[in-house]
Amino acid sequence: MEIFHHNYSTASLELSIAVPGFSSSPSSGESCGGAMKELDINQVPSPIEEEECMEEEEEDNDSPNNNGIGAASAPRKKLRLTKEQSRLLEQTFLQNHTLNPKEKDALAAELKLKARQVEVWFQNRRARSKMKQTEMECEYLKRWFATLIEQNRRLQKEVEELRAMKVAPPHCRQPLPHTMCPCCDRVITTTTTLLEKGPASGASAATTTSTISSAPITRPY
DNA sequence: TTTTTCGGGCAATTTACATCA
DNA sequence: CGTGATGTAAATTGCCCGAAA
Repeated sequence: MEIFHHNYSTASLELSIAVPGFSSSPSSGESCGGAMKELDINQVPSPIEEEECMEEEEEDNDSPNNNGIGAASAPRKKLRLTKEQSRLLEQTFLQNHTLNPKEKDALAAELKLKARQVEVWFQNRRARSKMKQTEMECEYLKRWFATLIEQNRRLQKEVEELRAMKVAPPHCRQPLPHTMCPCCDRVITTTTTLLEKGPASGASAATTTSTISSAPITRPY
């Protein structure tokens, strides 16, 4: 079920059914900075600039018993990206959601990181992006559901009114408000028609038909 | 044409760290 | 100030798929 496969470079949202009950927590991941201090614990505790510390750390990463990816035996220490590294990664991600090996190596060299670390960052970034998109779709479907509930309530009310009137003349028939189809972004025009089946069955003869117009409507996000 | 190998992507998970009550 | 709960993001694991040999 890989709905989003290889579509990260497109700006449009592919509508898929999000998992219901997906509680969205305020994610600071998209900003890649958030409220967290940019305090790099991999750096030596000194008032040196971040970049200088990262260079020092990079030297560590190249040593056999380092803290980087693939380090053996030694308890793994977590890399903390500097603001500048995060900024450049984010900027690159916005241009392209995947990197080919050349681009990856070049970016890694520029950031003084390992190619694997750049690769992992992009994987996690894609995952965060997808999660955010799923949350947005979930919110959209919730709103869509609410409009359907409301429309259903109106229709029920109208049915009751029609039943009370028995049969309404054609000029009394009013077009109902339309809603949007979540699948194709088109307006669903709902009209109510009375089937004249005779005096006895008139009370239960109201049917509703829906047609989808060709006018696309933009999503609420 | 079929099989094998390899590289890359993804989902799920773990882990390290920061923050807050 | 120390501590546990919680959130975030880096990193790991294992699986799948497509391309090349």
